[in-house]
Amino acid sequence: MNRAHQANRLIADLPHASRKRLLASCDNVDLAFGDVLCARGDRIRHVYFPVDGFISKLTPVDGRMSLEVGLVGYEGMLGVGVALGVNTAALDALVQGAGRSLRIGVPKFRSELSASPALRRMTHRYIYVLMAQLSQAAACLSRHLLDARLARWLLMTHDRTSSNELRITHELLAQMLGVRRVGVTKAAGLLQARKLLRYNRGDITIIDRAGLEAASCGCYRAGRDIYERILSKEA
Amino acid sequence: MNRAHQANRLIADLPHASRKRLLASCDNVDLAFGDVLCARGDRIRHVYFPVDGFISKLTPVDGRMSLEVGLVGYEGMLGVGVALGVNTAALDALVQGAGRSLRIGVPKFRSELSASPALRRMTHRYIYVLMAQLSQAAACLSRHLLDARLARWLLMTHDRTSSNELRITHELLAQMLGVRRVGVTKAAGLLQARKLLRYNRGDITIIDRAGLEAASCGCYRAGRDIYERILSKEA
DNA sequence: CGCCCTGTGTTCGCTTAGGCACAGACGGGC
DNA sequence: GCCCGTCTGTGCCTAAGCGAACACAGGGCG
Repeated sequence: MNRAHQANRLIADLPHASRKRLLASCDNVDLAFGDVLCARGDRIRHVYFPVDGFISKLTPVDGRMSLEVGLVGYEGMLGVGVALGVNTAALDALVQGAGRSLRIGVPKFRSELSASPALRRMTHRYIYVLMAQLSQAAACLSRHLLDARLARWLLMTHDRTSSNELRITHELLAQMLGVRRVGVTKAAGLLQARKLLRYNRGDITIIDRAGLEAASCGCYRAGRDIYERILSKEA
Repeated sequence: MNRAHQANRLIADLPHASRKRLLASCDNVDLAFGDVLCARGDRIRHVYFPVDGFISKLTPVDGRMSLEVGLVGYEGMLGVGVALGVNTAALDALVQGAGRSLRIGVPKFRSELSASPALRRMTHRYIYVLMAQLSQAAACLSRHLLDARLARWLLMTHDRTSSNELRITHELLAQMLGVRRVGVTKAAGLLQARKLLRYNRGDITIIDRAGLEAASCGCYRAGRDIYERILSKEA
């Protein structure tokens, strides 16, 4: 999983003809860290299939602060609303990891959907996975301790990058996890003390991935499992 | 909203022909309090369109306890996975309010879906709403205080019943909300002291609905709003 | 070189809620 | 009327996390 991603997995798993058609309609774009691809309520203009960038899906809480409820990388897509007939974004989408992405305009994506049963099937199954992961996230956010959630976040992010180094400050992590920076500092210090990672001014290096998995809550594995079960090529 | 519900709203909003076809394929069933319609991982056998019963969707947390992440009444349906091509339940479904429901077998529902663009459209839009509500629930569960969440739960339940009286004990509420019974007792005592409701051994009477709305977190209104925006007949 | 900005570490008091134990209170069955 | 099970209220302690404030460290840049 920790290779340099060369393609979006959802697209890669399409049958040849559908894939070719879809790719022909896609542009290559670069996602820059901090880009806001859309804000809640915006009209969706493009559907994204990240390759080696990744995107946080955030929901505002009480107007002000925001909280991450999903992460989209090479394994997913952004803009599923379009496939459900709703062109309005339900969440804010913020680029967390710079990198490449495929992108397709909404009308083209719609016509690809009509043309390709395989694409419809894939998109539908991905939506199912998203719903399962959202439920999981709800439980995780409310019941699991910060250390475990931090470990989970790092693992999910690690899965979506090609390196063991993540560039992210405690402050930003705190926003993602919906806690104070101090809380992150404490939790991160704990993980570092257990020799699972090392960090230095916004530079986090994962040392012991297996250890992190053990320290994270079951939600990490559960999320991966459901994805594989529903979306693996053979399913 | 507090009338005796005579029909499922999703079905009622279908155009005549689609509605008629769908209803012809549906059975009427009675949901009894405590029925488990399906457990996570089960094969889905029927899709439900409640009329005046309602159903909790629960996700297990760490194997043991469970936590409510959704509520389905006359305004919704249970079993959307089928429309996404996945016949496996993602959540536990538990009858919280006894009452009538329409029900349709999976193969029939699939063929209705193929036959009726209006049904597809409605189902897709409902799925979009569910995703938005799940995100909301995630934020709500992790950031809002128990009083507000309790108020929200009561309001949501009230919307789905035809009476001002709910039969539910603190113990059961605690399971839904994912907290201890004592916490519910305290929060409920607070709401009662503010003259928003009255309760007596498992019998909760809502006195001041507007007051409850004020006491609840914004998630209640947000959930209603997104439903109306996406699913109202005119949209 | 010294300054400032960013990122990190620490402290203090406070609130929410969990764990546990137990005390009252109501109501149905006998 | 009495018993007993269910439902509700209370008290005590602990843990996680918030808010605010402050201290320190490194690095870029004047």
